[in-house]
Amino acid sequence: MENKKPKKRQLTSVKGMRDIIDDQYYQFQGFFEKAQEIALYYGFKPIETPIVEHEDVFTSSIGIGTDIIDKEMYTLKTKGGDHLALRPEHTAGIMRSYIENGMQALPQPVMFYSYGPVFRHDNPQKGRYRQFWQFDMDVIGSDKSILDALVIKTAWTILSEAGATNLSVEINSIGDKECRSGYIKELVSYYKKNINSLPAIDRERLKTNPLRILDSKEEKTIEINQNAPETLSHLCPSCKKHFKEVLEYLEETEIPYSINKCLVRGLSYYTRTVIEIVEEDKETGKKMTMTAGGRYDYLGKQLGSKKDVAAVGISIGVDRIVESSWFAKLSPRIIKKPKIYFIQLGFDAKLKSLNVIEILRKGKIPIAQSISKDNLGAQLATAEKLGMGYAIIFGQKEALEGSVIFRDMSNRSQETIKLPKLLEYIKKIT
RNA sequence: GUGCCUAUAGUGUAACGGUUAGCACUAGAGUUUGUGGAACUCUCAGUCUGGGUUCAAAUCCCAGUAGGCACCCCA
Repeated sequence: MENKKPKKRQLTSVKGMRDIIDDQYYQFQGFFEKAQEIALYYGFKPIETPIVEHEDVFTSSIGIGTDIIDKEMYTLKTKGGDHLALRPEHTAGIMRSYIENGMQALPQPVMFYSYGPVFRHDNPQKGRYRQFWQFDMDVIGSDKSILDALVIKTAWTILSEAGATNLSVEINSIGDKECRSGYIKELVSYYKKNINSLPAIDRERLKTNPLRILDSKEEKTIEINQNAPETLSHLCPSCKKHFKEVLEYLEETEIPYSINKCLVRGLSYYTRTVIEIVEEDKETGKKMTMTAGGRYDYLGKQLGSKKDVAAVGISIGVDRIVESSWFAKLSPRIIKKPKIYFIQLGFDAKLKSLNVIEILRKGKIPIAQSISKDNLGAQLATAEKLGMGYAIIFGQKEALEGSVIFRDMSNRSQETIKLPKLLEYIKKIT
């Protein structure tokens, strides 16, 4: 083996992907725990689908012609020749699982929550990464309007419990196959009438995805959109009824909503209800979308179900929440922050120190330590630096007689405790 | 994919195109015989990568890469 390395290259994480360490990790876990708990109360059950799926699962559901598929999906070809993709969202995989596992046979609807990393190959910026985390909820197997409201309410509750205080729901309906095609025709002809004042970028969209012109940020287009035909006034009677019911449920739960006539979704599987929950920053007034979702009654069939499978779902962007100034810093329940610092001194003590730590572990007493050090002063100084309330000092003498010194860092008082009495003593003191 | 800004030890910073790239913190080792935020000594460690201009580049130019911000899009 020739070692002809010209220069060693610094290995780094992949662009847009990052390490999540210590406190930040706990914040993610804390959020997930809280979100799960709330989802369980509302009747959701857990599901975890693979991070990698056949590429078709996403191309046939999210839709070719959307940016997510055309530009942002991580695809790979295996040595066996399979075309796979890292999931860019949770919903398609969950629907695939529903169909594959014959969940139509279960009492409907089935309600799932799922969380974990998803991947999109996009340029990173604030609150946006190539690997990011979503908490996702889906209600599959029913088209009842109360389920739209349920999903919104659950997501709303999760965001509130995570510390958000300026939330609002933006909602719209984009109709179903009965009414949508007629509406789109009318919309397209409206834009064609105004084609001369339409910015180039939106002329392009007219060909690929005319609905998206509605939420264009071009000034000219916003002006034109003032008089564009509205999706709501073109809904067929059943869609209209469905939408009206959803709003009634929201009113009853006292969730403030506003109808956003220009709200459309980038994914092509959506039907009827589309939703975003936004948080407005108190200082800057900037609105940040924390959560988005909607109804997707045709997705099941696109993924190979023989019958239509009505469903509604919502995804919460966790990275943005955890990074927000208002985030409640939920910490996971399993984590106990150590209050006691373990100090050992001398060879015999060092030998036995792992046994003492194990006694404490069995008694569910978390500790911090630096057993690699020898010097008492240095260890005490570290305990002080870490803000520990107590120290256990285990020295030569203590090792011989099977005891420890228990020291209160605040007033420097200390007491010698026999090892068998230690747990009892600590529980009394702390 | 596009545009603008940025890049010096682990972190924060300094160096008119001209000595051996300086300082602080952090980290590690040690000293003070088993009791506190300390002191002292020592050590590790840097100009993102690749080209170019120049007698001379951390410094100027180009490209790449990464980061930030915005756009596209989206959570």
